[in-house]
Amino acid sequence: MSADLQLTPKTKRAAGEPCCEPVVYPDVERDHALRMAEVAKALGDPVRLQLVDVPRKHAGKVCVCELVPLFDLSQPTVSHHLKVLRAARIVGSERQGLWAYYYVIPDALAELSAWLS
Amino acid sequence: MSADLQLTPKTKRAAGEPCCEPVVYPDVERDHALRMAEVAKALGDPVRLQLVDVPRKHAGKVCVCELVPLFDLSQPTVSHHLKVLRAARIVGSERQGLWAYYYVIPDALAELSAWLS
DNA sequence: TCTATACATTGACAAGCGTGAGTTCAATTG
DNA sequence: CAATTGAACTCACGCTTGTCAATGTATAGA
Repeated sequence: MSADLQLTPKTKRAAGEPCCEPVVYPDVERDHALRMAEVAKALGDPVRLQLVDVPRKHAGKVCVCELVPLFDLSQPTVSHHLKVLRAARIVGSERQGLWAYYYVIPDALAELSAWLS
Repeated sequence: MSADLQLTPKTKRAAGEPCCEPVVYPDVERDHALRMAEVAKALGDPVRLQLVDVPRKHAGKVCVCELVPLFDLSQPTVSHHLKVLRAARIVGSERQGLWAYYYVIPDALAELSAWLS
């Protein structure tokens, strides 16, 4: 899958020559990296990470009004973070009358999780 | 560990009363969330994710000069991304003469990985 | 119908991020 | 020593992000 790297001591390149044999990077990885980085970026905020953690722990749908008091943040700010998570397709939402319920999309974290382990 | 959520239909709160029973969020989670978000944030860029991927795949140290040609970026920019990864304590570096070798710090991704799975 | 409530959106602002150009520093090589 | 090279740093530039206040929208309940 990946080329073997020469980790032997290097020598200064002769003028015009590349310093090292560049590692060939498979294009497949780029698409994966794009998607995984998208997920990681959305999780790259403590608030959003916890916003995902709650419905994950409860394995179900959680009302926004239950999420807001968990943080020392205004309701619009929490709503904004939820929107970011929705845009990254990590959570989904479902409206029931006045209330909005959020849930973690199954397998949304699977790819990143697999790469990390 | 976590309180049971009332997912039964809600009613509008009476004036002055909270809408929902706020979920108690353990303080322990906050420290974890901070650290995991720090790691996720650093991985939240396709370039950095691949910068971590290469030494991970090769299970060893990789020279910067081998990393730069993988991306359509200037050397200083790649160096900047590596600095971000260093600041997040995901990678470490080691200088050998002219060349700098980067490696993934063992267990740096373990906590996030465990939470994701 | 009318008001209060739950949630989303908009607008604004400071702070942070990604990038390149240019520069600095250390070390190899002649 | 002098020239060259790999890598990091500094600075500056737009773009993005996190936050709140204010506003919008739809619905529950009286």
